[in-house]
Amino acid sequence: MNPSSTPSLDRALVWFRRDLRAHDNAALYHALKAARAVWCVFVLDRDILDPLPRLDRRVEFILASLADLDGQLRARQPQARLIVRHGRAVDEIAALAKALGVDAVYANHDDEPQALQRDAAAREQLAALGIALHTSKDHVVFERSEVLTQSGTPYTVFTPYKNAWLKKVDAFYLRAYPTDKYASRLAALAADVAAHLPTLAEIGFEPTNLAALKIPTGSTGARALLDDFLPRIAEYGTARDYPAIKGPSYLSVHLRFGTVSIRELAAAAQAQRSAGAAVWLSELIWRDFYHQILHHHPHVVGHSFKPDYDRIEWDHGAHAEALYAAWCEGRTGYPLVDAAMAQINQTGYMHNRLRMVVASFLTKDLGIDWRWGERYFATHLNDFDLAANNGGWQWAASTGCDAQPYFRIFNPVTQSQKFDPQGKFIRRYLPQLARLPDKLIHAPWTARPLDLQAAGIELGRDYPRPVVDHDDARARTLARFAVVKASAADADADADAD
DNA sequence: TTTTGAGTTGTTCGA
DNA sequence: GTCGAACAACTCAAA
Repeated sequence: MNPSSTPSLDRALVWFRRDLRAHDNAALYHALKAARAVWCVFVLDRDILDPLPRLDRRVEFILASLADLDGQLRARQPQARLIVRHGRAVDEIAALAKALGVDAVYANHDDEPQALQRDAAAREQLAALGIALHTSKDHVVFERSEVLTQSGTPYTVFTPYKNAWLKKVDAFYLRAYPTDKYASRLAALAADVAAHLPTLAEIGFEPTNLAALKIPTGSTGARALLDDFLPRIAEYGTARDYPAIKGPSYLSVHLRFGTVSIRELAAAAQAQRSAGAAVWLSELIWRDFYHQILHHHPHVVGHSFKPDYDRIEWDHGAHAEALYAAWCEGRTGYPLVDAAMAQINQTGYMHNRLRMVVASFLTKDLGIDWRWGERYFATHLNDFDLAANNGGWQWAASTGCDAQPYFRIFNPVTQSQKFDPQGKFIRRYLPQLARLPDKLIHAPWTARPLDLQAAGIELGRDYPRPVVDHDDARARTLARFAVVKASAADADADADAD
């Protein structure tokens, strides 16, 4: 007999949040190992859902993934059910834990500020009932203070962080939690506990086009995407740069909701040993990096990582609002930017290079606060993750840790010529420009009247003229950042004077 | 403690 | 068309 198989607890509850899978799940494993009977619950949290617009692809993604998770649990133990509740998470968890008479609740870490508050409140309410809340790392390979510099401080520059990450990682950190080993402990529900998975309408949401987009959901969908990606991972390093090509894994939304295990992905990337796999692993390490940054520097929510950069005066007022609306709605007159915004608006996804292009455009061409763009992505991206989204926006705006230098300003036309040379991506999302020749599709305003006429386009009617001139905007941005530099120099001079 | 090397993804200019 | 340099110093991490 394996002594570790003797459970120390009678009953436990697993609280699923952003880890919607039954395999390789730390909290589920620890609960199954510890208790004789284990129940599983997900709470559709009203604190999160109620403020949302009634159309949100992510809510549908979650419901579909919950159905998948329920199926995964039943496949392991036919009487097992995923309990789904709709209410305030803390109250629902405490009530259910009490009703089931569990000794402990198990969950995985979520280091977003609001989630930490929620978990602290849950821990307190459960403690009042004499129930423990045990939490585990699951969402990242290394979290919090697991990767530190030699002097014991958190890294703020990616490359040395990555080197330390790679040095530390080994089979131990990437092994799967063998949840199947104790699957028989998944318990049936008593008759008075409902496991009902509500419909979209029952929680007050309207159907989106998620199903029409054929975005794979649940851990079953994630498995299909991974199987599709691994054969082309060697080409990822170059293919990922071209938005018209199927280069990425499209697993980001699954990493967001935990329908795939980060350990499995990192292990798969390491096993491949191709240049492309190394680049992809790097992207996974960026994800750990930004989660770790958020944990150590929670001020990045709402503020520049570098305080000096909070002195930047972004444009505001009616003109800025109008430019922002043009950006949101994809009518800036820069085809690659507009096509990218059409992609996010129509699908909830945007290609990574385009995220950089539109972020650079919003902050450096339109002079608009990166937080406006961050908020737009937060509400529109299916894969929205606070840590990565904030890190990405601050990188693009040059306000973040290890940010792009502020004078490195993307040229939306050059990016278009380089990464969508045949305008394939642009034509997919801006069919009104489809008949423009490849050479002109990146900057329609440079086309001769005859060329526009031949393509059936009248600027200002079928497609907007550019809302700003890139060269002018570039000069204004350099001036805007020069103010930061001056204020930083002043601060240094003040410090020297003291 | 001091020194040294290095830093995701780019653009523009001039030769 | 292609190439190298400048962009602007600054901070981090490690030796």
